[in-house]
Amino acid sequence: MAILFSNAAEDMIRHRSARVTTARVQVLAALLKAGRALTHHEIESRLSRTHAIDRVTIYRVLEWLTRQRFAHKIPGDDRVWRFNVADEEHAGQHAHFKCNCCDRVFCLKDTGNIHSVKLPSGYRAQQLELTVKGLCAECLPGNKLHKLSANKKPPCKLANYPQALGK
Amino acid sequence: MAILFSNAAEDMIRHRSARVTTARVQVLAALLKAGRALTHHEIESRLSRTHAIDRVTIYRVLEWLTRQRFAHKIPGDDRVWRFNVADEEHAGQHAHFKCNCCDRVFCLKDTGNIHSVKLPSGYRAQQLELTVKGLCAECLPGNKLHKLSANKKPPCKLANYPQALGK
DNA sequence: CTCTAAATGCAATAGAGTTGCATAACACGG
DNA sequence: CCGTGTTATGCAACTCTATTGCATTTAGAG
Repeated sequence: MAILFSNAAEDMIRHRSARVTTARVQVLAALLKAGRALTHHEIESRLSRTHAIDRVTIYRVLEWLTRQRFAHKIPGDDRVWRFNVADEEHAGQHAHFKCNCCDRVFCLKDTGNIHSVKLPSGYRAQQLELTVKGLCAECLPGNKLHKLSANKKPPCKLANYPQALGK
Repeated sequence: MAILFSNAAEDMIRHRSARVTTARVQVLAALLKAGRALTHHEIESRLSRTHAIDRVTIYRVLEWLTRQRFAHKIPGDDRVWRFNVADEEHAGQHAHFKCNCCDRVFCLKDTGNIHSVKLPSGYRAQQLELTVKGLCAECLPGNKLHKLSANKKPPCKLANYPQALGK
């Protein structure tokens, strides 16, 4: 299972004819496996079980992956970068969903036409960043997925604010 | 001139029947006068000329203004909060423009229908944050406004990258 | 196998933002 | 106009994410 992501990561890096190092492979594999945006901290703790890699190296690898367009960097409202595997088709137009409850960030595929925003004259748009905040399927009460599984961040910080959860 | 903004700020705070302090009045006045989103640092340096206020107090006043809905807090890609005078009509739907060159942030009025973004089933949207990045009227070359005026941040960090400026 | 450029690990640093606590001041009642 | 209690402020110390400098290690080409 996990080995498959490592292989995929290794291939991706090798095809870019870049140096294949364990740090690069493992960080990229972690992102591929996660399927959602991860913080530096999340990556570090995931790798610590099997391949302990220095904090700074992880920062540098993430920066490298971003420059190579293997990943993209998402600014958050908690001053923490999150990194997601880059999606070729949505280059320059990123839409993300951040759960107000568990803080996890997901990429949104169907972004609609957010290009409809009009700029004042003389302004030129180059990139778009859209963040939708709300409640994810696991945190929305009444949803059968509402049990948090292993790699989730408990407890729900909104648990004490029923109003915020729509009750 | 500046005194007008102070008066306006004072009125706004007094009408909320909250304690009118110089820190609150001056910070709010600075935001009103700026007409764009300011960082904590920008506010601090503006006030230092006339009314020196402690860093921490400014942080606390900004937090208070945000809670009172006098201002709203904009997350940036440089891990720095920016604060803008709150706009009643666009509550919960914020669109901002950030210049890649001078780093200034402006509120966008015409947000189009960015609600068109579709969420996966089981997800609930609560707030939207849209940031358009690009070049503002003063940084876009060929524009007659291209001379940076006094309160701008020189030099343009993109000056050495003609490609980024669209040349 | 050897060599060199590139990547890594460690320590120190930077910078935004936060917290604890003693002091100051706003506004209210007399 | 003056005392009084609640609230805001100033200062110092601290937290946390992220960055930088430098010596050491390593990937991969020859």
